[in-house]
Amino acid sequence: MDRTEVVQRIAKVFRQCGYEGTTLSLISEATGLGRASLYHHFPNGKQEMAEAVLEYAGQWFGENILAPLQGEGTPAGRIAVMGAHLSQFYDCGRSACLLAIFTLGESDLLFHKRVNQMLNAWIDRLAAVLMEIGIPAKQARQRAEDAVIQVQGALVLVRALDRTEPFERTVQQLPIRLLEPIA
Amino acid sequence: MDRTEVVQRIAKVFRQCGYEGTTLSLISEATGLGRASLYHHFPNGKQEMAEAVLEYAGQWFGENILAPLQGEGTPAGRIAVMGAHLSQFYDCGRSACLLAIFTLGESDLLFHKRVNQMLNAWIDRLAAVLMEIGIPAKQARQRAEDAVIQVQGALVLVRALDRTEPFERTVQQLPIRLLEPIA
DNA sequence: GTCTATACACCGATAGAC
DNA sequence: GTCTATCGGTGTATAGAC
Repeated sequence: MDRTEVVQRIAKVFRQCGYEGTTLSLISEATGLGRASLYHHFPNGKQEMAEAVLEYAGQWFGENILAPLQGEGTPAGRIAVMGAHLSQFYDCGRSACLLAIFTLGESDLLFHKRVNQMLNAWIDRLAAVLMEIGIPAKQARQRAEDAVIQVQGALVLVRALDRTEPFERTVQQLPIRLLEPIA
Repeated sequence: MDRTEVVQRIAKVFRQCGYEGTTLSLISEATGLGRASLYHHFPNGKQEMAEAVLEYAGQWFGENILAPLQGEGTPAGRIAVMGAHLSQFYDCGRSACLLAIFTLGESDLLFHKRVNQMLNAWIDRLAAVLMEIGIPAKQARQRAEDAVIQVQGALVLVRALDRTEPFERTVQQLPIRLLEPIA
């Protein structure tokens, strides 16, 4: 089991339990690694594990969300690709978003800046796509924020209602809502 | 300081730190009550405090959100009243929602059913308003879910970006988005 | 790298005096 | 009701053998 697999398993725990709810015992169980092994791989302990998870998420995000958005294809197509990747990453909405989770408690103090930058990068890139098709900067920014709002809100709703439809519907409607003609 | 004031202060801690991140030390500090006093008022400890907070939130919610929605006035007016109360309750988006927080970790196991019911009650009531003005049941339900999604997502964005505008804009547009003619 | 053992702080919770 | 004192358990983190 390589480091990527370990980090993915740790990420799963953080996403289920939040930062404070995640204990080394849970991580040990999820990875099959003993405490000492965990400290061998992450000398700075829990905080470094969370940082590794955030870095992994950031990398995934760059490759599967940001890159497709600035890649080739029509704007609608690029946004649809983003949606497909989101749906996979968040398991149709069943898995929480680290960025939302880490805005709470101690983790907010530790990772606020990083979370802020990652969300802003997403919004900026989305807005850039909208400006490509002639939407003024200010409205593009608002629509991009709305899209991220809808994704984040849908994640909350899915977990609370035990139904994935709200997330699937939200993702499916992203291209329409983002690209509809300005009123 | 009466019980309501105590519960409100405890709620503030839970909303900032989440369930697992909230410790009796933090609660003691926030309320000015010692550990023993806290256990006098809440014999079942932390879990009972969280239950009291949820019950308080449910009561506030019934009076300030659900009641206005089924009260008098135009649908647009009632939704606007809801928005004003939301904005107050969530401090323009700066304070997290307990229902979103309690979908994580141990608190999800403890409170899932309650959270589920409270969110569903909100959605049901919103949908009822939309059906009043002739929107078909299925679409009314979807729009109601969308509204809750937008509120929850905006709360995440405000905390992550340190800007209240996304929440304020979201709340302001709720009446328009909910009541716009069906396409 | 992984193991066992352990240090030390803090957790939630309780007991008993007042 | 609130205080002090304290319990058992678990948290994170470390040391040292292998």
